[in-house]
Amino acid sequence: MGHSHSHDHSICIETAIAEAERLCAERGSRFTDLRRRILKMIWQGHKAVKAYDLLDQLATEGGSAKPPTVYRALDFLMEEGLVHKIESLNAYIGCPHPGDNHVSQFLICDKCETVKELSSDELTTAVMNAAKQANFAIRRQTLELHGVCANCQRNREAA
Amino acid sequence: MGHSHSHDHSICIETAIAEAERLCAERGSRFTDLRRRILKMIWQGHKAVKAYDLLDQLATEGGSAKPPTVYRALDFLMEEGLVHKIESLNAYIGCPHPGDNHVSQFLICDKCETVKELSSDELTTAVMNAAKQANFAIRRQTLELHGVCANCQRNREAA
DNA sequence: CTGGTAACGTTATGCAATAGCGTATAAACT
DNA sequence: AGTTTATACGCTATTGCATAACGTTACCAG
Repeated sequence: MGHSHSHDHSICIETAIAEAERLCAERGSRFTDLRRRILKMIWQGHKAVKAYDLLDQLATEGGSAKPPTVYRALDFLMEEGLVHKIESLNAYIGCPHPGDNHVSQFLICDKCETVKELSSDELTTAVMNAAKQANFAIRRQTLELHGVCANCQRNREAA
Repeated sequence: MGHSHSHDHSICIETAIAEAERLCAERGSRFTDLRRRILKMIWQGHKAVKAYDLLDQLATEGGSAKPPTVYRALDFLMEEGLVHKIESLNAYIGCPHPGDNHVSQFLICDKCETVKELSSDELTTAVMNAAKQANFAIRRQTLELHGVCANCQRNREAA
């Protein structure tokens, strides 16, 4: 039922928080309580989370957060490479391997909404070659592949 | 000296409109005056155009268009493959070769804002391979490369 | 000319993101 | 300790992007 990989997700969360802690300490960035809470919320699952959902969650937890609060935290987390923005969804996803210098490429299942971060050397190379051929100096790339993941293809009851 | 390729852009516009005319006729789709005007506006240059800029332009031309008017026209143009949306900019660009079945890959210059549509077989193949490897069935891809185009690199006076 | 369908207009609203400014707090220096 | 400085966070408000819901017009088919 419900979720696919069936793994102990609490480990994902813990790892992500621990890594964030470590990296921020290393860089002298301040991993405040708000930022930690928001990163945790984003890691509640492997789906991309919307800014206003974070707002609602914060509201539930008692506080009275306004949009700028959330967006500032997201900006911080993105600068530190701890989360990525999925442009085609206006939503945010935790980065599973922050610290590594890497580009962001995503497989986004339109059925279960799971977002998986890729690292395909072939794909990265192809991007670089395409840019090189046009003498184009890449600074940032948005590579988001939408479709149906392996799990949802198997469980095709849910049309 | 603003623009780069220095080409007779009126030809681009005319070609785009003519192609649109032809395709819609072929398909029995109605290429109305509004849709034509909006497609023309989008083709005013090789930059991506924002929905509300189109609104403003329509207002200037006398009419009193509201957002849905513009978005419906954009939806139509996208369905017909005449324009593409650049997700990372929330903006729209004319397709230089509608009719061809093709995926959309873009080089977006962050200096002059020119958007160039790519068709790199190597890149397309790499995308397909990456998906295949994950047993992922692609339906749609967003591939947007931001950086500095060849022209802007040459004219680096403008930091 | 009547009925249907698609296009367009109008009003209103919801979600996404930023502006601008004030306050609190932590670190860094005397 | 006390002062300075930088950063984080909060608030009010506004702008930008997009769609819902419904009414009206234009056009085509019978």
